This record gives sequence, structure tokens and C-alpha cells, in this order.
Amino acid sequence: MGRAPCCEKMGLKKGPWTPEEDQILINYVQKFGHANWRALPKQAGLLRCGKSCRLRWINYLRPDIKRGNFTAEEEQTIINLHQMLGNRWSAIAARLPGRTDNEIKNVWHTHLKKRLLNNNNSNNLSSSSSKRQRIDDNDQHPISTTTSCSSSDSDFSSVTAELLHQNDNKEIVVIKDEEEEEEDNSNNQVSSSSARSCTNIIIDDESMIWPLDQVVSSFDGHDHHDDESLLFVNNGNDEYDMEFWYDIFIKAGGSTELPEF
DNA sequence: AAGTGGATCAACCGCATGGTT
DNA sequence: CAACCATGCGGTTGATCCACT
Repeated sequence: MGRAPCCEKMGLKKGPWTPEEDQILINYVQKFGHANWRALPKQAGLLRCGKSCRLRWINYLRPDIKRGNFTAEEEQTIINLHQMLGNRWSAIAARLPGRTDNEIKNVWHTHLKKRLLNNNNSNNLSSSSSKRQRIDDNDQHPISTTTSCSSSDSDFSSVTAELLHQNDNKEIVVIKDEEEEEEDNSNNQVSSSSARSCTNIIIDDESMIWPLDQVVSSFDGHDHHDDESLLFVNNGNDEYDMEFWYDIFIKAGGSTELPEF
């Protein structure tokens, strides 16, 4: 579709912002707001494209931006949220007041990712089966700990969500619905509308379907053959709404159960 | 002091998405 | 319904800093 070319006009400035430019942008936004980023630079007298102005404002000039290093609590929150949401930096930033998606993304790539890698290197898991190997092929930093939560939300009564394993863009979440445990669990169908109908199904990043018992036991070393669990993998393509899982996690007070790394 | 390489982070780029005409 | 437009998002880049040799 017709995507508007950005900064197509010659003469628009690029690169680092000067204090003067910052001040012009701040003054303009404080006076007139930023209803139209595209028109803003022209009206404010800036030789920048609207996109650049927006980014500068959002990531640096906004009055509610928090400055300084991330606290240990913030870092742990990022780690937990990344487990639940993957690389959804804006979603993570929305839950960290004063922090921007760009900042969080940078912190993740420069600090947290490495820290997890180091910790996991000293905590290596040995692969034991071909199916396990298949899943771990792209797994650069598996997290061997388990994060659990439960929810008493009326819509999802007695739901327990357990993050079994996470790697780059894949989360494996076991959902135990006590109400549905008594229902038929032979339903081997995948539904994009609700993971509750994904009984005993796992989808990996190539949309392959694996038997629940083989996959789960390969991760935690236990036989889940009789589990009436729902196994769910987010493959990072937005087929499933990880916000849903995050909400369950938060409602259950999951943030207090931080995995040890 | 100069050179080098890794770490950091602000900014850019391209694509996706949703709203409007 | 299609085309257009504005904005948001995530990945990537490149300038700068800093420690080390």
C-alpha cells in the first residue's frame, strides 16, 4: 500500500539533535501538542522529518522520561516481561513508567541478554532426544527455570499458566484449566482464538505439531502423559495474543514469583 | 600518546497497521 | 473496496566512549 516516504525531501537534517533543535521541539509540543507529527517540523521550523521529531520526543524529550540507570527491579521486570511478551518492547515499556521501548531494547541487548546467556552457560541443559533437539536448534539462551501463576478471573476460572521454557522468540506455556480438566482432552486441534482448545498440542516455529507428552517430558524430565494440560507455544508471529498470558500472569501476582537466574 | 576493539545508545530504516477518503 | 496517509514498532546502524595494549 501507499507508504508515505519519510524524509524524501532533500535538505532535511539527519543525525544527532542539537540542543537548539531540542528546545524548538519542546517549545512547540508544549504549546501546540503533537497531533500531526508530519506537519509538526514545518510548523515548528525544524529541518527534520516528522518521524525523527516523534522519535526524539518519545525517546528523549518527553517530560515524564526517567533518566539514569535501570534499577535491579526494573531489570528483573524486563526479564520477566520479556519471558511473557517476547520482543514486544513497546508492550514492555508500557509497564515500565518513564522508560521507552528503545531504551529497554538497548538494555536488553547490551546487558540482560548477555547476563542470561552467562547464567545459562553455567547451567547447561543436555539435550536428550531428537525432538528436543529440534526445538533447541535456534535456542541461544534457554531459560531453565519455571515461572508459574494462576488466575481466578471469572472468564478464566481456575486457570494456571506455567511458563516452561523460553528462547528467542518462542515461549512454551502450559495452561492448566481445572474446569476443563474433566472434559475430553483428546481434542488435538489448534485454535487461534483460544489456547484452551489447544489441548495437548505444541506448535514450534515451523508450525509443526508435536505430542504434548514427548515435548513436555523432554523439557522437564517428567512424564506428562496423563496431564490434562494445554501446551502452547508462541512462535513470535502474533498468531496468539501474549498479552492474554501476561494479564493472567499479572492477575495471579506472577511478578512476585521471579525466576532465579 | 596512539591505536584498537568492544560496549553503549541515539537515531534511522523499513514494514505493519489502522484510519480516512 | 482500494488507495492513500500517518503513526507505531522492531531491527539495525553508526557515532562515540572507554578500557586495554
